[in-house]
Amino acid sequence: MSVSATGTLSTQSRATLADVGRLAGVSAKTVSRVVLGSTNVSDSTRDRVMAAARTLRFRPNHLARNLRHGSVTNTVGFVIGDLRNPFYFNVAAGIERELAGHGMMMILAATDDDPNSEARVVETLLTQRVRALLMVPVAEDQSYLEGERQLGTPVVCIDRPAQNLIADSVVLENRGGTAEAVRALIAAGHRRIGFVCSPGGLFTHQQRLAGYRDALREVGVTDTAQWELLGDERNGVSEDSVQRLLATEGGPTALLAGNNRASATVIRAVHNHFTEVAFIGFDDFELADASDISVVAYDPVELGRRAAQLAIQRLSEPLGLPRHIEIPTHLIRRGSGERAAPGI
Amino acid sequence: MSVSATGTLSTQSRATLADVGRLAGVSAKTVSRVVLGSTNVSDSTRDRVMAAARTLRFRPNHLARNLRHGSVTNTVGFVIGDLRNPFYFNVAAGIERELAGHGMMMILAATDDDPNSEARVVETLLTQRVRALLMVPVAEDQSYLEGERQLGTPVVCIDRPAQNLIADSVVLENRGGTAEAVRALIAAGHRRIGFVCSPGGLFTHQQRLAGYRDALREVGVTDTAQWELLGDERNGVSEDSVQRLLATEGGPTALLAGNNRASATVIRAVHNHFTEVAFIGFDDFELADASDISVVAYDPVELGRRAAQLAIQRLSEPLGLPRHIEIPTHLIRRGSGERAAPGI
DNA sequence: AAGAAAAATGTCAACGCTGACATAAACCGG
DNA sequence: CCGGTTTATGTCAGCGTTGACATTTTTCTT
Repeated sequence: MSVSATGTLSTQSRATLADVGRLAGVSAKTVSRVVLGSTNVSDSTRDRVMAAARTLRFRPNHLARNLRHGSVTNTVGFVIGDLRNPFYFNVAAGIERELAGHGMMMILAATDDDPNSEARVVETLLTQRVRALLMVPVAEDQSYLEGERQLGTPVVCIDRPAQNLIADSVVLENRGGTAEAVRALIAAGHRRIGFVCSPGGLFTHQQRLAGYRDALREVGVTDTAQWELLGDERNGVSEDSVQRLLATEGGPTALLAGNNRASATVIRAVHNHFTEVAFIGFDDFELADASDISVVAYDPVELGRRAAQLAIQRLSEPLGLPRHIEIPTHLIRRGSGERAAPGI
Repeated sequence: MSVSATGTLSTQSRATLADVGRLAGVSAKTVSRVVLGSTNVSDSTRDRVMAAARTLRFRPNHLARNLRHGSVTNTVGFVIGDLRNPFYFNVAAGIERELAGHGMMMILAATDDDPNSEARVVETLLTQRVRALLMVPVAEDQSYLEGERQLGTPVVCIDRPAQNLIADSVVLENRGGTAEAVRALIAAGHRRIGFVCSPGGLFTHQQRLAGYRDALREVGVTDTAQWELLGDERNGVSEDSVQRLLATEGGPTALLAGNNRASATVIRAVHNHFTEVAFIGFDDFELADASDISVVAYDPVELGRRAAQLAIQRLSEPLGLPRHIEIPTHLIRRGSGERAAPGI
């Protein structure tokens, strides 16, 4: 082990292949062979080298190794909007799982849902030479990744598709999910059904809204605008506005929330004001089962896993048409969505 | 830009400083100067270089840069037990935030709460040359990190202290937190107070149990064992056992949960069996406010942030006594913990 | 036991980058 | 317009590793 530049021994530097070789009386290359598990090393040499490596606490330097091998790492970048959203971290859990099975690791980076910071964050990841890029797009354009894609870096978009970029994607069965929920409310006798959605990605928002309208149209209800409570880009929907909607003459007898933020708002509005209304949320949440809340659920971990799988497949097969996976949703009936409409 | 080894143009390789220099008619070193923002470059050269870099989509190779600079990266490893536990993820969010402010990134690795995989996961991170290591220890011994610490890699333990290793740590105010909760239950007239805790780290478990006993001892209640429901290493506490405890002659009139898993079990037990009992949980959760559940809460994001701060401080000041930070907890009164004891 | 094949080990260069140092070009006062 | 200073640019080596290739040592063959 070499001595630090200052000449003191207080801070020692890390052992290299050469250091180990020196101690074991062999060349760095032979140590490399031992570390890599080559068979062309005599047993006695191997033993000596391994002993020396242990003594010096040798740890191979992946930076150097990766540089030597064309600067491909075994890390994958995951660009997330808001880290505190439980949806994303379950996705991250799935990604981590899948990657770990392939000996890869995940670098997490957050954009804080700021479209302007997306490119910068992605750039930082790319200078780290991540092997693939998984992302929840927040900007309105991902064309800046086109060059990178051509260089062979798989890009997989999560929850919403990429815009102006050919990329694989994994999204939820948004439209079918809300449609199923609305049909359940219809089956419970409701016709005046409200849709509450805080913004959370234009794409999911629109898809879910479309599913809601689909199902109501099936029973001849087309003028749904009066029951739609859609938050704008910046702010979510307030408890008050939910209250007002419910109190309106001819207001909804049932509510469907378009995402977990909207669910929380509705639940609080209903709870804090002792209102009784049929309700189905989108996104399952902790302890939902203990609250009788019916939800449109799906497996976020599976979503992450599939995304990671797509990326890994792309590594070995960089060309080919983009794949789009839809993760199924299903309605979990816990009571709140089964309350019959008044007068039934 | 150079052509790939196969001689085809279909897969092009990444541009290097030399490639950019060739196009701009300068040396690689001058390109490097431009990229690093050196002032000693003439304006005309800078313009030409930047144009060339843009043309070739040049992106500096951090692997090479870091290798050159002694193999120190700007990534920090975070070793987590179970990624799906929202507690950890909020911590991760805090870490990410703090690191981003210092231009660093986080690599997430999970041990799946398996003590045997901890060292392996840590090892993998270290070969990546992470700048610092943040971890939720799950193994019973972290002495294997001693050598790394001496090499100057900051190690910060989260939620529980390291064992057999001198390392900084950030933990919760566990003992004081449960004590405060129990005192609140006592104030509501309870004396027979139960403690339910699924295992979740020996350390936190014991600290919280101690706080519970502390507070009861203050009012002369010492024989608490009959009301303690402690899950073993492997399995949590079941709803049934909570039910049985409550149904016991002389059983508790109030319950305190020792962590979020135990909270969930108690909430389900109480909910599913229509039992009325005063209850306080440890760890806040989504929509707890909409459920009237009183909890001992704290700021997990802050916990992560402080941990990252510690690591960053250690980088510039590697020696010195280890620091131990305790994140305060506070009781949030929402109703469930304020129910008076029967007969009051 | 000599020659050939196989096994073990070594030498060297390069991956992309940037400090240390060297050189070249521009500028400046007298 | 010369020595000297500043500014701009270039050369080189080396970070730690490992392929390609070379060399040495051992083993096998006849």
